[in-house]
Amino acid sequence: MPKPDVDPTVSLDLSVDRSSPVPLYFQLSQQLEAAIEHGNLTPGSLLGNEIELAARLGLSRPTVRQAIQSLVDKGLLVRRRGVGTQVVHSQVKRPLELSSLYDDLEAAGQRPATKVLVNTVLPASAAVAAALGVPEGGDVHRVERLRLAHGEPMAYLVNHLPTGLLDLGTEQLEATGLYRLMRSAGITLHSARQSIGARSATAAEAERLAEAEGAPLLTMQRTTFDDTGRAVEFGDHIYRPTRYSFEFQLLVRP
Amino acid sequence: MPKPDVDPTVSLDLSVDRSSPVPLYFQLSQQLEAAIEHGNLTPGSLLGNEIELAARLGLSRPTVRQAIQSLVDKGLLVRRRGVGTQVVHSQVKRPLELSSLYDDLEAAGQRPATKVLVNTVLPASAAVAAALGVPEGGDVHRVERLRLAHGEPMAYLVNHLPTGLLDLGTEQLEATGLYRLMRSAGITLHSARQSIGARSATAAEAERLAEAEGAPLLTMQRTTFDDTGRAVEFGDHIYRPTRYSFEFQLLVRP
DNA sequence: GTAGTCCGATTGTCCGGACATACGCATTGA
DNA sequence: TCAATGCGTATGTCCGGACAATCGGACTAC
Repeated sequence: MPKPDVDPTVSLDLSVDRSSPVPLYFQLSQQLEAAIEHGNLTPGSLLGNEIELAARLGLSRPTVRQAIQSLVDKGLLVRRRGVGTQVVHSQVKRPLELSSLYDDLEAAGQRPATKVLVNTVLPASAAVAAALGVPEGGDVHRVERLRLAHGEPMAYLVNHLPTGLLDLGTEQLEATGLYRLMRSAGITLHSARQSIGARSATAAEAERLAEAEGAPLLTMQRTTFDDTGRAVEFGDHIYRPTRYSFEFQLLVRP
Repeated sequence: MPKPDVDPTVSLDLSVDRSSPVPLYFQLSQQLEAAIEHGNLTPGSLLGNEIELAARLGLSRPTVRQAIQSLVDKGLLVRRRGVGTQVVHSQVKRPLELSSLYDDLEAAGQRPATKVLVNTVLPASAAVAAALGVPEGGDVHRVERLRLAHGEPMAYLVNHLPTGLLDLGTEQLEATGLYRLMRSAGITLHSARQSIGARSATAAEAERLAEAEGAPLLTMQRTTFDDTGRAVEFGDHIYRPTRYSFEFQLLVRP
């Protein structure tokens, strides 16, 4: 007598298209992720063993494992040797990516706007030169922007970039975020070093952000590197804490 | 005539111990990571192809790939199809893990101290109940701690935990961090949801942290989940921004 | 001289199998 | 009654091979 079927993936209508250029493991991981997202795979449920899943889909076990592993890395699944793979009791949304404020606001349904206050080239100060790894006094771009949401000022952004990487049109800067511009210029972002702190607003800062002098501000400094290790951007940002806070999810790596 | 040898890994004295219980791919990735750390593999240098490396070590290509992949995930290496694998021009230290303030301070050479102000069990407020996923009014632990470094107050930490997970001895809380206690109680931390902001200090907060009333404070709220998805901790922390800021590195996931 | 094409090199994907290891549970033993 | 043992099951590790996709440079054609 066959044991009762409790594998939730059998009722999931999983399938792969071998003629597609999309890798098989990726097709599978996307379908599993969608099933988790839509509640077809309920949190806590066991996934049924890899061997059988591979056989049912006509895939090899390494391919199935690769699909599952990618979801484990995303924090959606947990594997236990001798037990099985089960869906994490979610709460997981997105595990913190290198996001631009512009994209964040847009995704949140706030309509972001940007006002470019300064867009020029000038000699690098000592701090900027050190952060970007360029000679002090050498030319760098300097961009100062005011970011608004629903017409209200939300952040004041100062960025320095090495020259020669991309053209910074003021119109483009007002239409989208800096990261999107860099990506479309062929720069592949790799990592960033961030520092988040707080301090009181100076008189000038207070006026720009429509806050009172001495009001608490949220500060963020960030240096971004591309995959060759070059620093491609150094940002010094201040945010109004009543309007913005940093929200993110992070995973414990085992 | 053989082509000139430019593979930097040949002079690296890599070797694996097949009698060790440590997985082969892990042995290899650790040796490569150490070589990068010590400068024996210079940033930007190409790694020589996987096939040859596998042959030289007496390993299969999948095993070598697994080792390399783990370092790619850490941000230390970059792969390019048709080109090779090269060492990232570093700056990478650690890609943001779920760290406790206590461990951070200890690692930074500051000698952390903890003063437990409150350690009790009480009915959950609505906010705490919602964060922990327990019924409102049910029992929860409440811990209030003052964290000091070099005798100076640095942060004020309020934590709520479900009852029944672990015993919270005041002595233990003063000797180490909360996360270390949870891990040693057999709880496997999985993910956390964080929110970082800023606001002005109330009179009571100012006194506890030796700041002026209205001084800017850095705030962090965090809910931590174990691998079954249960919320195991809810923290509401305030930091003195003149003494502490959040520093971390993050990777762009491709 | 310039643009397009071909080709070698290298990683990306996938397969089918083998054995090791750890967990949970039932059985056995004191 | 309770602890120790054994067993089934699932994931973890590893192998050797095969073909595809892409990059960069050399070569060729215009």
